[in-house]
Amino acid sequence: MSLKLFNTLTRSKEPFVPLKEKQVGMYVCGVTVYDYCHVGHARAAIVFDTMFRYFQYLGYEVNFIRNFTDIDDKIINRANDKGMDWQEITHKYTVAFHEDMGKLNIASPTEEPKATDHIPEMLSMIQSLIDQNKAYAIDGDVFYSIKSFKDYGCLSGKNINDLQSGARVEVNETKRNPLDFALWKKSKPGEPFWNSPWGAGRPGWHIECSAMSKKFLGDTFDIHGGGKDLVFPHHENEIAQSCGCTGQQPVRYWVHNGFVNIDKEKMSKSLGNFFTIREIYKKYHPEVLRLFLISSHYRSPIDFSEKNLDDATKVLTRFYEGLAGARNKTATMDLKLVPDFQEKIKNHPLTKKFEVAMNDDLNTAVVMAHMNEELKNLNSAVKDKNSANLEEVAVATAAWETAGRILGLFFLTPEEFEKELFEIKNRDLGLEVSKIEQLIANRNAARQSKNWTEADRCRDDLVQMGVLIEDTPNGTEWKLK
RNA sequence: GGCACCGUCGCCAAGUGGUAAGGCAGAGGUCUGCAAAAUCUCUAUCGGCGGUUCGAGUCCGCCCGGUGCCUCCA
Repeated sequence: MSLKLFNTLTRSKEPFVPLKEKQVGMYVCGVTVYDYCHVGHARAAIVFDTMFRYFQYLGYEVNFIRNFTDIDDKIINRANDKGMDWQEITHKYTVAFHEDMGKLNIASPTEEPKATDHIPEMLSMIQSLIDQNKAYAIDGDVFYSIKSFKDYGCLSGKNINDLQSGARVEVNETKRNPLDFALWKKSKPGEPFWNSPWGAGRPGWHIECSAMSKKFLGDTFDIHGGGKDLVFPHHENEIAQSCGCTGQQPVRYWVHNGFVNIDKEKMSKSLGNFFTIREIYKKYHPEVLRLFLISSHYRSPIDFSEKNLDDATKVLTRFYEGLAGARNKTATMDLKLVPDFQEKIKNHPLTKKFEVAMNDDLNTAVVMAHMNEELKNLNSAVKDKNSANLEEVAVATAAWETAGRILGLFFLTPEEFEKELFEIKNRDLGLEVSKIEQLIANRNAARQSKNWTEADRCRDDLVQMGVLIEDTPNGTEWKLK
């Protein structure tokens, strides 16, 4: 039983066998830093963050590279529109990226290289392609000649003839073949540029990933990831460049995540139907967004809607409440004194189910199902007055928490989560805690004197305000609806 | 036009060819002064029609419906 991953290159699930034992090299396409990230970016980040965490859990040493594209037409255009320096733009949105992703519990990759820090590496790769007659320079531009690469189209399943007959291929008179793509672009006056053997210019989009992955991971590495929309042309072109340069297939497993849709349509800038991550944070807790995005398989399209986020909020609230109860139950225990604690976690049925699901192409949706079922057991055990099974509860709790953490959940304490969730929900309601607590005190006073009519009236008032209350052995607790 | 993918309970969502996980919503029970929470029980034959097979949601064909890629895009 070992990890299987769906490889876009072969269109099948394959057992994952690393190039070097117990080590993984993975490169994931990051973002172009010219705007705030939207939910689609969040999904890609979460998918590969989860993969990263799971590899570490399996005991691999992971070299995880995620780049920033910090030079590109969109950046230059944005800078011109805003009257800002292009580097101010890239800096601003790089900072925003870290902020937004940080709240999603996205762990830091091993390296986060920037394209502009690797111009020399790109130049040498381009030169090598020219030397091998696989690229040609014309008037300051350099293009890759796709005719030089017989396998062009192998990743996306396209053939060159079909592509050429398509009406949407860009017209550019200077290219020998309409499908040839830019490795180096001559800069126009006023645009940022770097000097090169072919004149002042800037790199084409695709070459940065080839150059940086080669630098950090070598000519051939294990995994290259990104959104499905990068399969063609970006990753196709990367293969052509890297393979052309080194003669090696650069990547063993190509992994692509599906889109985030809105009303069945792809969320995208051009359609204008996107939500930025920070917009979502105004109404939903970041961890809710994460849970929502892992509740379906990473390759399936996922429909983004408030209803789905509301459902995810309910699930996560229940998870944290269950966690609070379970931790509370074993609070007096010193877990270090439990014999073979780690071993017991490892052998817990939930851990086994978790691994089976994750090994099947990272099936986080199935993991969620198992966690929901295990939560029932946990809740029952917590309620059970018999304390003989305390150790069992501690082990089950730890197993459950461990699984959740690999999916990027439970990075807050239940108390912190409750507090943050309240603040988010209260943004619209604007309720005062003191007022709520006063009403609850009134109700409890009425209950003391068995004045049920008055007690119920207080509760109705609270419900009207959007406050739900629960009478527990520890007193009356409340939360927002 | 070319190439892919998808269509499972009211909604969301899993499903190596052997008679459908889980969540939300809904119904009923336990608990509770009543509630809430928790817990228990219940609710689908898988877009349609054929075929292969002892057996198909799961493979093949056709049809209907939807999406994506072929241009920048996670």
